[in-house]
Amino acid sequence: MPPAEDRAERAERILDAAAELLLRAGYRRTTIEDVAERADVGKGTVYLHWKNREELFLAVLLRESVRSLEDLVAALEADPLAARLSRLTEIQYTNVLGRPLLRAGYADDAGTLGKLLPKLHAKLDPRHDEAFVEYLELLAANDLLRADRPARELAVAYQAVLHGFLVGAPPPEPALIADTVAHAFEPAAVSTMRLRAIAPRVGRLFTESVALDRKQLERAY
Amino acid sequence: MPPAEDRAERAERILDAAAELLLRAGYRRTTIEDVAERADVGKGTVYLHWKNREELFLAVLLRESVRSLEDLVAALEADPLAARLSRLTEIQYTNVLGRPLLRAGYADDAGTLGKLLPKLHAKLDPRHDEAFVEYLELLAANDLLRADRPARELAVAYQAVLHGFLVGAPPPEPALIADTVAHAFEPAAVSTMRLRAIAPRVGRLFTESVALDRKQLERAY
DNA sequence: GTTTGACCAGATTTCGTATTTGGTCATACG
DNA sequence: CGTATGACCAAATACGAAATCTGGTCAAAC
Repeated sequence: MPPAEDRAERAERILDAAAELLLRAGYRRTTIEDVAERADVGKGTVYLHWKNREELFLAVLLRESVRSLEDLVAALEADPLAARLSRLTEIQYTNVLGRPLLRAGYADDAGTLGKLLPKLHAKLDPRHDEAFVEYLELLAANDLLRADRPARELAVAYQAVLHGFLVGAPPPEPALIADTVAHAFEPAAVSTMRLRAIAPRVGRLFTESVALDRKQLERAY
Repeated sequence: MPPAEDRAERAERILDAAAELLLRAGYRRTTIEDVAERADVGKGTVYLHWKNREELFLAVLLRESVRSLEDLVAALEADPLAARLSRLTEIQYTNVLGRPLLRAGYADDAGTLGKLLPKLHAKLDPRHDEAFVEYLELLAANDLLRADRPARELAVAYQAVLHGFLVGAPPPEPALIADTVAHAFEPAAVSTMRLRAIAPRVGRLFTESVALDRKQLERAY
């Protein structure tokens, strides 16, 4: 009934409910009716926003991913030195560890996400990977990354490192991955000046990457 | 009936059969009878060697692990420079990738190993981890490892990196992990002389570590 | 003394039934 | 009229009892 404005609010409420239940009971055991009840809407209303169950829960994860990248961009604006690979990694690592749903996604926690996992990766990876490689190339062009290997190759190694740290139980300290990444992928000397110079562009890069995701989310609103 | 000599041979045959079936059908679907038939012995005979199903299959993995470490020690004897962390990692990484059962173990392939996985880690990790930390400390004492962090901490980071590479699909090139490890954990300059000096001790270290495993295996022979 | 396979209790699978649930849409409502 | 809803249905899932299989033992065979 309330016009466009409250529609988004309702969508958020449904996503909140879905997120809460997803985390507590897992994908397999969370029904649309549970979600609808918790969000205080009828079951049919959920389908006014998403075309099926899978899309709804993917939206939950997409929103979480968007939020985490928004945090990252904010950190980047607050401190240009966060554009440095090791620092950015530490921020994002901490960020993901603090968001159980994302952590489940990265750590392949099938218990929580069940059959969502494959679909999720199919939906998110390609674009973010691309943006990440661009980021690495930007770093490389400014002597802020090892130059003796192509960025795309370093990206593969980097993903392996990140993944390895995220699945660790208990996850190692953020400082340890920052340190490891610094040594593994950064040149001996990192120019603070150049870092400051590229920080805005890095911020924009991630902002653009996240814009696509956000647009996809808003389709439901 | 044939005396002690052929007992070991029979045990090997049973382990061969179990390994083959484990790889083809997975732990859950491989029965003791299948194994016995394939090894051409009666079911009861299997229990003359191992006290239950789980022990049998753990022995399969233990043998595989022993073999891989034997390969490593051999490589170390053939080339002292293999004592270097990055080189040793490359060798062992390649080795593991070439042994599907170990690969399944490291990559937490529950489809193949099923409920064996937790038991396996409980059985193997502690000792090997200990030996590995000793190895790192030996490196550190000879300026062959970064000295700005305790070896035990570097070990955590190292395991994360190794794990990350092993679960990658497809697994990255061995050269890439060697390179990553070299930058992440080795000092800027690695002395070939010192490497040659410690290589025998490194070999001995791993030999001793594997001796315990082998002894445990021989109990069944 | 060694090996074996028949044997059995307990675990696992099967398969038909009962229940639940994703998704639709005619109706109610504002 | 346009929006929200929950009764409704087919399909999926959960359940449970019966049938089958399997780990482990041990008396008999060798």
